[in-house]
Amino acid sequence: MKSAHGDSNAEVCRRLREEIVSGRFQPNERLVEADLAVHFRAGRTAVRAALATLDQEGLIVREPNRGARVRLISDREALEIEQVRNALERLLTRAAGARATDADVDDLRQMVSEMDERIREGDALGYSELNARFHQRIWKVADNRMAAKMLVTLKSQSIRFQYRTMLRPGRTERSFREHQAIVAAIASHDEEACD
Amino acid sequence: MKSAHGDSNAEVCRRLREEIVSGRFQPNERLVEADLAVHFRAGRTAVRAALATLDQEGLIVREPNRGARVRLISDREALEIEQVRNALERLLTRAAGARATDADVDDLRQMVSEMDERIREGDALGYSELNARFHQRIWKVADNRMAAKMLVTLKSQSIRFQYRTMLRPGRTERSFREHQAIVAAIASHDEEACD
DNA sequence: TGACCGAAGATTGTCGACAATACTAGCCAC
DNA sequence: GTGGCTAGTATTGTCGACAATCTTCGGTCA
Repeated sequence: MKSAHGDSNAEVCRRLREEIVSGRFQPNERLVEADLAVHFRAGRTAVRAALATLDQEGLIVREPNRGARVRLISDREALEIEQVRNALERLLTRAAGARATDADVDDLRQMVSEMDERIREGDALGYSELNARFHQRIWKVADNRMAAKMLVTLKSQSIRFQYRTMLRPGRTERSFREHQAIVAAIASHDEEACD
Repeated sequence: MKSAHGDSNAEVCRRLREEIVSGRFQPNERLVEADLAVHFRAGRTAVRAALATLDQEGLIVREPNRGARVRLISDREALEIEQVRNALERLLTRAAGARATDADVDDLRQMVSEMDERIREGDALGYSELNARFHQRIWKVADNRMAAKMLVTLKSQSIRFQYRTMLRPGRTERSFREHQAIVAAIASHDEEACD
């Protein structure tokens, strides 16, 4: 039994990622291995492995002999990420359309109407939770793990920009209409899909 | 001066990736850290870092305390990869269509006709080299580094399957027509693009 | 015979120490 | 005062050793 540390490696990686994505580490802030080691109560080896992983995920930047910093994503990169994300979402929507059963479509419709309710009640938290489940359901139906995994990575990279778009007026209404369009596209089993 | 090792880390990673992609390591073959260390004349630390990188790239699989093996890509995964690759290529073709100058289009046309020549001469090597340059040119015009990087990774994952499709009869002719269609789509600056 | 158990060997995971490199501050010549 | 040099500090990169874990092989017992 060793629940005390479990898999120290993955654990440190997860926690560090979470703190970066949630904004507890500012962009361009230096990430000193020794400091992180004491912060996470882990060895420098584990921290180092986590940094390597997060580097490949694009959350941080590492320069040889100069350490790691949390990556500052430029507007241009954010746009690129958004385009890729969009392309993959379309792919998954098309795939879901080709494979969805009537029950799947019913569930999705149900979710959309529930999301509408949440919006009217002003329950933003419940809405975003449902939104996540909605997309995960589509991913499950589409059944393309590669694309789903890539989307998760992309999402973590662009999360800071989502605050901007999230707060934009009319965002929720537009989002609602988009969701309806997605479900319609899937239900029609056709090759059309908006974002 | 230290050209002897340069950056041992990235170097080992490149070499190991090359040997996996080129098939010198069979699928499912165990990759023992100590053996690789002597093979590449590098420390186990560097090998370990390289394995972590290649794991995230999807070229190998690592099980805790059980080492790394070169990943066997199932037919299903190959299909998923192909779908994602296709979606990203479409994205880049669309982007290239929106940004391409007349000179770009001329160059691409030139490349296609040269590729046609190579095929007729039976110069498969020259053809595939031109093919690579053709796609890189499109990527450069499309100017989406994120998507381009992802495509490189995907390509290295699916390279072994390309042998199959490469040898399929009629492959080159179909490929030629596809390339013509791509250039036509880019030239028309329109939203249509085949693979 | 065949399943179960334990010791030995092989391999990975982690730690501490040291080397290599980048950054900082202070000194000196001009 | 300023530019450049040097010593000192901070941080990363690498190595070797050891612990933890898995695998294999041989023996024991029903």
